[in-house]
Amino acid sequence: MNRKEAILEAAVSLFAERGFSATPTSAVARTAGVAEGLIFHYFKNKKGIFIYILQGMLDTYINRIEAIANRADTGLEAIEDMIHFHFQFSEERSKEFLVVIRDFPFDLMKPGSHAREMIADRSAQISALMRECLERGEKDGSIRELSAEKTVWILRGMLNGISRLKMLGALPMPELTSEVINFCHQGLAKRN
Amino acid sequence: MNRKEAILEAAVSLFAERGFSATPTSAVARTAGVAEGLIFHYFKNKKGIFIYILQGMLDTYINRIEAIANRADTGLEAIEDMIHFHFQFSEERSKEFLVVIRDFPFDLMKPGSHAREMIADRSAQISALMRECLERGEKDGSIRELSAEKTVWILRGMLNGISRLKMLGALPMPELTSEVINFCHQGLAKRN
Amino acid sequence: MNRKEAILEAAVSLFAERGFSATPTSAVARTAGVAEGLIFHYFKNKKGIFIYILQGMLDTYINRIEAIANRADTGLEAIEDMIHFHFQFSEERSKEFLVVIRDFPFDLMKPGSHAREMIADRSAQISALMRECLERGEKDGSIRELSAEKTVWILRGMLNGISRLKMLGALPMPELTSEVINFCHQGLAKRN
Amino acid sequence: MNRKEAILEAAVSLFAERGFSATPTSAVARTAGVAEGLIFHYFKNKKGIFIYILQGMLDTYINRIEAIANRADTGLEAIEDMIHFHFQFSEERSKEFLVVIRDFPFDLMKPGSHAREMIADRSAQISALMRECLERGEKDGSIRELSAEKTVWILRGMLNGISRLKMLGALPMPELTSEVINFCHQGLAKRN
DNA sequence: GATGAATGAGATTTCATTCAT
DNA sequence: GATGAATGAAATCTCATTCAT
Repeated sequence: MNRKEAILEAAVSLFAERGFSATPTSAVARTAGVAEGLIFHYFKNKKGIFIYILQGMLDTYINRIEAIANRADTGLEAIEDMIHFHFQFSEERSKEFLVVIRDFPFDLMKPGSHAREMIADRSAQISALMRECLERGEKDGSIRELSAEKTVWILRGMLNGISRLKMLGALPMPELTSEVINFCHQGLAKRN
Repeated sequence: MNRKEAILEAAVSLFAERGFSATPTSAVARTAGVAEGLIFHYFKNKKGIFIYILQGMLDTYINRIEAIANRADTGLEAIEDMIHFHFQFSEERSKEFLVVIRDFPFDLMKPGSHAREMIADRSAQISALMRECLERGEKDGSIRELSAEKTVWILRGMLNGISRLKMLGALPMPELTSEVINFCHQGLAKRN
Repeated sequence: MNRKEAILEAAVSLFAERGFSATPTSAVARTAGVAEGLIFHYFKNKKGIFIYILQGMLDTYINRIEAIANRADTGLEAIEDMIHFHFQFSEERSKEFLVVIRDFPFDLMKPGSHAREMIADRSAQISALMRECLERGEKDGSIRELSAEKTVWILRGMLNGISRLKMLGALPMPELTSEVINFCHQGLAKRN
Repeated sequence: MNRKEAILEAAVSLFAERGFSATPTSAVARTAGVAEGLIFHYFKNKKGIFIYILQGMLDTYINRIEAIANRADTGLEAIEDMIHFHFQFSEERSKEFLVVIRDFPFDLMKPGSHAREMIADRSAQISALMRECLERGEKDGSIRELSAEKTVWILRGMLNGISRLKMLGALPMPELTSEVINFCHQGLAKRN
């Protein structure tokens, strides 16, 4: 494992455990076994670590839901598979997911920042993929007529919101996946 | 306006504008026109301001959805009215709402803290109210058979998640309310 | 002695000894016997200390040369007295003078800064006072015809330049005052 | 252009623009298109670049005023030509001149350092050349009786001081050369 | 000669909080 | 209740310099 990876691994663990802003860069360096300066050599900023993690997550997320969209037989099935994947992914990569969804520093979004563009770009890709599935579903008859554009945001808001409640420890039950899929199925499916 | 209110008003404005952790207590004091020490006299510490705002929001929220539940003719209608209220409330009190939903400092939830209990208590009340509506809907035939307990969290996750996307400026459209109500209607309603 | 003065005194001594940028604020605080934070409470910046010292020096300098101008019998005498005062002042307040003339951080002059305006204002006052003396000398016959505006800058450049060489330890002789006065007398006086 | 020259060129530009201490070696390397380590290979340390530039300037300066001294008909003329040259040189090589005169790091002069000796040596040469001209002027009747040793420092202080004010942007007029020559002519010339 | 990853000391600054008045 | 001077811990980040390759 090279040093950059060591820093990343240490950062994810510590951020997940104590929170992003409660973790000093000195702790990251110590845990990774490198000099503190090296963090800034590779990531420029403390925030740079966060952005790097975030970008990796988003890119993987996009690749995976793209594959799902291609594989599914109908638009509705694609959406349902995506929901399934979302929660599975949040388990698989729970530490990164926790960090990203809980500690997102909103000032990352300040206009003109490089990070904002990166995020906006990835977000647009996700929205586009989901939207295509919804429209495909409308055509193939699996999904009722609706505003695809708006529905995308309902779904994304729902998935993120539920994940957030989970990460914050608000949910009393361990699993909500099939219930969510069912709820969305009802919400989206075309009636005959 | 007394000094406590002045502090609160200044805090809400500044937190909304710059974020909770990016706003020093000195700025709050300056804006409120009081000495910095007075903040600690009234609120014990900085987080105390946040908790005070949060508690006020939650109590109002609970009162309002309780009234809605009582007024509605069916369980489904109650839920729909609650959704409507949620987004209306997020506009009405947009600054407080923004602060609470965006800047929630997750270490507020550390086990054993007073704040955690306060929040858990209010959260339980909200869940209970929504659950009652769902169960009432199952009985009055407006809502299909479902797990009320789980559905509560789906709804809450969705509302919070969508509001969060809105506050972060991710939503390209101004209004999603009726679409959300429609989506939930489809997701919850009983078919004949 | 109050704490602000203690900080100032410590700063002047240390800056004079080691140089402005080679003196950490921690050393200033330690020497002054106060908490490091107090420096920033009073002066906002490390540079704030420098500016405060500089402003004090400039204001005293202006007051003194104004008094000299009023007291002198002729324009030429006024200028000569000013030169005399300049070197005397650089001895009297040698530590502050050293700091100000040697360590002047040129980025203080970045356009739009508050410090730049303060300095420009004081500098204009000094120039105006010297210029009036030169013009008065032209009228009263003690000074030859010359460009008062340009001559001001020659004199100021000379005084500052010589002081600077002195502070940097370049001068092999202790005293240059009377030679400078003589040189300027020759350079300025009207011949009959 | 070889790499050493590339480093030098980049350094002069950046130092002139941002100041010596505000320019990191990394920026110099990047601008020069070389690896950062190479700077230390050629110049030993950051100050080494400054010293190299300074030495080049001083040596050229000395050669030129030596030629001027040899060419001039009288001592006074030599001094006047030197003044003329000084300001012309400060325009010709304005970037290096700016760097050297504005950013001179006074700790270069710490006792025993190699740089101090180099500078002291060059400074002595300049002083000697000017002194010879003054003494020659006294003999050839172009210059009044005066202390040549002290007058050298008055002239050097004046030239450096005026150049410094110019570089710092304090001078409101572009040209002072002929006024300075005239002033010095009056200050030095013998009366009949 | 040339690279650039790696170091690590150190500096400024911020800020919640306390407490004497 | 009200003030604001004073604290001091802590955190991010910079940067000259080294050295293995």
